[in-house]
Amino acid sequence: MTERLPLYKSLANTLEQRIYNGDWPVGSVLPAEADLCQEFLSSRHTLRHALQILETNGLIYRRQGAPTKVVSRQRLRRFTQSFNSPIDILSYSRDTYRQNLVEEYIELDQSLSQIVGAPIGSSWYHIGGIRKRQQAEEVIAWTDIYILPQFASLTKDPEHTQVMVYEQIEKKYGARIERAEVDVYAALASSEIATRLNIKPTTSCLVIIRRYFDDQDKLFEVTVTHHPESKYVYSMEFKASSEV
Amino acid sequence: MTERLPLYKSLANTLEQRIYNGDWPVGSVLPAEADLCQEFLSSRHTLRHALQILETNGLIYRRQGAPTKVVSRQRLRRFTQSFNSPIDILSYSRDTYRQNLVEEYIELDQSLSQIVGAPIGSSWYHIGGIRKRQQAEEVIAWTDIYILPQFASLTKDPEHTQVMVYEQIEKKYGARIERAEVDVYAALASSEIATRLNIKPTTSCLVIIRRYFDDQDKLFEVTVTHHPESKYVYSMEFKASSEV
DNA sequence: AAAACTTACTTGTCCGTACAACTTATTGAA
DNA sequence: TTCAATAAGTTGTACGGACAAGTAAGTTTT
Repeated sequence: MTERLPLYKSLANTLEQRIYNGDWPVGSVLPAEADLCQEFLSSRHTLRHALQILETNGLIYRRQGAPTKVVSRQRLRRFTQSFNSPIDILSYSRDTYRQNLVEEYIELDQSLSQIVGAPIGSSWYHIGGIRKRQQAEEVIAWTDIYILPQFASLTKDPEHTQVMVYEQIEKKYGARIERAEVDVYAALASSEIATRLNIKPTTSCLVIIRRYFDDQDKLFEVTVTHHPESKYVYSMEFKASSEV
Repeated sequence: MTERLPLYKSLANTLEQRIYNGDWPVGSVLPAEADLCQEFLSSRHTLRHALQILETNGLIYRRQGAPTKVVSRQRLRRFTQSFNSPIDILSYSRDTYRQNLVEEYIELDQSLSQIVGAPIGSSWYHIGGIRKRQQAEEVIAWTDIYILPQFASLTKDPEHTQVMVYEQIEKKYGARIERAEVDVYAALASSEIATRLNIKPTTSCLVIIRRYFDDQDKLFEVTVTHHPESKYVYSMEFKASSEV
């Protein structure tokens, strides 16, 4: 029953327990690796393996040259969504396509600045269009896409409307999504959107704002989608991830 | 500009590239570590560090004693959300509380069965209530909670309305959330909910359905929340997981 | 007082070796 | 043929050492 644990796992457990007990409170630093090796009579290699587990579990923070800090008393619970491409959750299923109706350079006014999440007056390229199901001619959404002006040329690509914009940016410019914010709320359709979607202005919409950041944490694309009521369900699945 | 990569990272990149190129197709096995060490003139330790990166990126599968298999041509892109408790995304901020108005045993009819995601006729304990902000007396949502009948007794706990229900289940019964489904859509308020929330029946709501599964993948709690329009924004952040 | 330099310390990278644990194919016995 | 034992090969764990790179505090210089 009690299977024998490898030393590095046993060390990891011991260290985790000690942190939990408060031997090293959050904010304090751990003894140097050399000292811990001496205490546990282990090689530095083995100890580092244990520390790495604590690090990926979010208990400690390590920086070359600086002592290791305790940043959490408990293991983080981490929920994961995995995909081969982020399309599955951050966007739509493949059987839809976009039809551009508006393309323009803009500068953000106050209200747009709040929505996009970028400073007032900053320049963006705006693409507005409707999204339809491939088969039926059913309109399922109005989409506003805001991208940095230097990416504007990608709309000239013939396959542009078939492929997600961030995929095109990634392919042409190499900017990879490193982080994404997603906001979801319900709101009334503006008169403009009501017209575009051919619905009553009193209809309410599911509004989804997605902000994409690159590896420098620079915002490079924002999409705002209005789904008329009950035409669309935004689904997600979270899994508790295993401990390395 | 071209910062010098550590050898193990450089090795990881090389191996990843080769797999992508098809030098080792998916389903085939990699040469033994010893052979790769010889080819790359690296220590086994360094090579293993590189392989570990490929493994956590889902490119290869390693098993003690057996050769390393290639399982994917491309890096999975994995987005994670981390929390100390799942409250942050799966639920509300701490400054709200729930006020129960309905408590009853029910059996699911057809429409409820669809919403809850459990068979017609199955038995659940239903708690209905409104959620308010701690400070103001502002009502921000109507919540229906469905839990397995054997958990019904937890509503007798005096602190019941302050704590999230799944936390109570976890504490009292040890059922940990292993997986969660979240569906979000916009819909009109039903007359009952409109009355409870004191809003016009024509108002639209943000509806969030959360289904919690335990480690046996058994559904044990479902919450359905109706947020009146513009009272609530559901926010999430996704991070591309680092390559360890 | 402020900036630049030096130094001690800590973590990161990389090498080497040895043995344990496990898988798989081969061999031998029933 | 079937099953068990053996052996070869592979990955996992653990030890050791050495130097590089980075941090932070103290010291010197400006």
